Amino acid sequence: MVVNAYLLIDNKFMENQTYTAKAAEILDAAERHMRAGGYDAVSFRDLADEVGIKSSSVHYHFPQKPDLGEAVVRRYTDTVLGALGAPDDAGEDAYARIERLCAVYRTALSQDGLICLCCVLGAETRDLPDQVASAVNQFFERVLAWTGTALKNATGQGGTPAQILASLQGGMILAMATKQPALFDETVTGILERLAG
Amino acid sequence: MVVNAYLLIDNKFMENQTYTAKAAEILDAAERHMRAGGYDAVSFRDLADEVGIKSSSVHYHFPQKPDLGEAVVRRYTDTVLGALGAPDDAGEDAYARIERLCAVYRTALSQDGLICLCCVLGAETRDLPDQVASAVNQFFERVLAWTGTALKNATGQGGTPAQILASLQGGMILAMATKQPALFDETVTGILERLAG
DNA sequence: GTCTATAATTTGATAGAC
DNA sequence: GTCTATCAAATTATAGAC
Repeated sequence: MVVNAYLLIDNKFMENQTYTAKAAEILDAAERHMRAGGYDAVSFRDLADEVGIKSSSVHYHFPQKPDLGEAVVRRYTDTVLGALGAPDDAGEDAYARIERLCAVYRTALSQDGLICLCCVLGAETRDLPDQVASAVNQFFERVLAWTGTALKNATGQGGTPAQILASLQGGMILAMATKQPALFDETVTGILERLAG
Repeated sequence: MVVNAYLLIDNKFMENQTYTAKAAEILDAAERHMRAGGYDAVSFRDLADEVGIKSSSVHYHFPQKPDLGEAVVRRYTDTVLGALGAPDDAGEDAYARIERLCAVYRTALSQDGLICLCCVLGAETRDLPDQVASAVNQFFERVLAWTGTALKNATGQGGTPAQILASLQGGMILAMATKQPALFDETVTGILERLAG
């Protein structure tokens, strides 16, 4: 079985990498572990057990660990940007768009109980294989670009894309580390209040 | 050689854990690795090599890895709170205090090229040994409390302690992951602008 | 406090059969 | 695509000598 997905990004269609069902299962498990404990929290044997194959078979799908890491980050990036949708829809104002950005992050936190993948990996960027660090970098560049476009013609003093994204990422860490999800909501409230002006 | 340190916290003197010079060296190396790549980026052998002893000798100073992790976090917490100083000095206003908070974070980033320890560990809280996760939690509780006190009688709409801390933590991740230190400065600018009103 | 020696486990990775 | 078998390396940890 093959899963295909298309996402509209930067005014052109980008075809997602196509994965077999088993490869997608592996990516799911790997993403879960990475979002919980970082890049080193993923082991081929654990993944193999979770998806019901042997670790050598995981190497068939993803030859080296950096390949797996990069694939997880790229798929995650496409998923997030897909969930964000168009940043320049005519029928929306900046407030509605940023509200959606916050909601996407909020959902990830409350639904999975896990924080943003690139928040975890971004924090350990210095020790990541170049392949993976580069993919994480691209995640942020793309989400920053999305936010920049979304803010066009914003009325209030909403802040810059970096300021908004930083609040979201930091809010997640605070919520996770203190076990107080309300602290994330508090940062979202701040973002939206400033945007409303 | 023995290093002693006293810090004024929560209106009472708290004596720092006392470490021999070698134990302090180990903690230095461990902190560096953790801030670069997280808890798993620390290995007893690497630490031993760096401080010029054998890995079994590291176990003499810190029996188990969680003991080492907890010690690193506690010492880091005391250092940061020591650098922050009193949050209720009469001769200062809220702006000056929060400016100092931002400067402490900024210095860590530019001086060591490493982000906040509890930013990295906080992101992987879910997979940390309880001992370590608890120490990280206490770091945030204490810095949040410091910020709350520092903001007393603030004039502008500076935001809550959680909003300010989230911006700082997230700004660090953004700066590190995109290799653009300016993005951290941008978040600091936002924090201080809002505080100035 | 530091060492040697070693155990026990985990991990990333490969060769080759089916 | 998945398996068995295996390897080399790394890791946490302990026992006991100096």
